[in-house]
Amino acid sequence: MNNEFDNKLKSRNIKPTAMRELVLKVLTEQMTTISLPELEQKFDRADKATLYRTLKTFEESKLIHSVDDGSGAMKYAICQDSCHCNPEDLHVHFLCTKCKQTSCLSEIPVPEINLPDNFSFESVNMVVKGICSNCKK
Amino acid sequence: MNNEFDNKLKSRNIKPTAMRELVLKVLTEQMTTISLPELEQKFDRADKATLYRTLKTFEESKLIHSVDDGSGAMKYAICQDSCHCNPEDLHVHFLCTKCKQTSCLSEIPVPEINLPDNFSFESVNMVVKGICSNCKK
DNA sequence: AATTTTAATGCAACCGGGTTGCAAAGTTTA
DNA sequence: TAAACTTTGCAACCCGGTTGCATTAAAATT
Repeated sequence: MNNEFDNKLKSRNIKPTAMRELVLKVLTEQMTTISLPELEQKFDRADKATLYRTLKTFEESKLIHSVDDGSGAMKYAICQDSCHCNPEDLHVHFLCTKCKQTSCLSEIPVPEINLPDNFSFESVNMVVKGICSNCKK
Repeated sequence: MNNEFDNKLKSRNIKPTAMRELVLKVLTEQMTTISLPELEQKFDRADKATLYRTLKTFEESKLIHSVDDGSGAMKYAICQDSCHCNPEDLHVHFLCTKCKQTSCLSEIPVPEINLPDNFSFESVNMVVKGICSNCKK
């Protein structure tokens, strides 16, 4: 096989198996973030453990990033091409309390925080809750 | 019984049972946030469901607030007297990746975010990860 | 191409935090 | 004191996440 997904996987040194291409396809077409259980439902018959490990692999390779939106299930989203998952790539996430969708606000970087003396920064998770524009209509 | 905990509970219209006073005592003495499983361990024999419901009661009464620090377990901390859990009372939380303690950075308010058009704000969760000053020594 | 080596998959089982139903015990009210 | 209501303790369950292990598939080697 030789398509955009295949190439994207290869370029990150991930072996492009059929399963991985399918998962990458779903993640790419997904407008909002998606959880492992939700991902499972996208397939007629797919193993949770395999999907779980696929997501882990993708995350390690910085193909996707994860957000803990407090819903109980970790959410995953495709990283933008320019993303290296460095502090400066971190953006705010938004959880709509109506449609329950969590989306990347990719244009909104997480504000810098001046930590107290002798605290060092590693990363940050910022999730805003409210009503999204779709649900407001 | 008639002590500070008792009074605090009464002032929030929470019936001051023995269990609730003990839990409030633990939460008050606790320097960092605490999870339900951790709270359970503070007692020789206490029922998880009771503690769970106690925390829920306290949270509804805004005696405590909860933080999802991504560790898998929700963390709870006493609210400051001045806190009404309004947006302006929200502060940043810090999870130390070394000692695994999550603490309130009560002095650091969560920065305001300019949401995209037609998004409305309800609340926000912001957790910074890094090394705390204690572990830095 | 056949064999060996390595990696990915599928299945089952498990873990841990959270949550609920329900009966027993404890409180409050009449 | 009796009736009404609340809290507690126990058990069971749910669900997301995670791991061990045998099977299958892919890659490397001969």
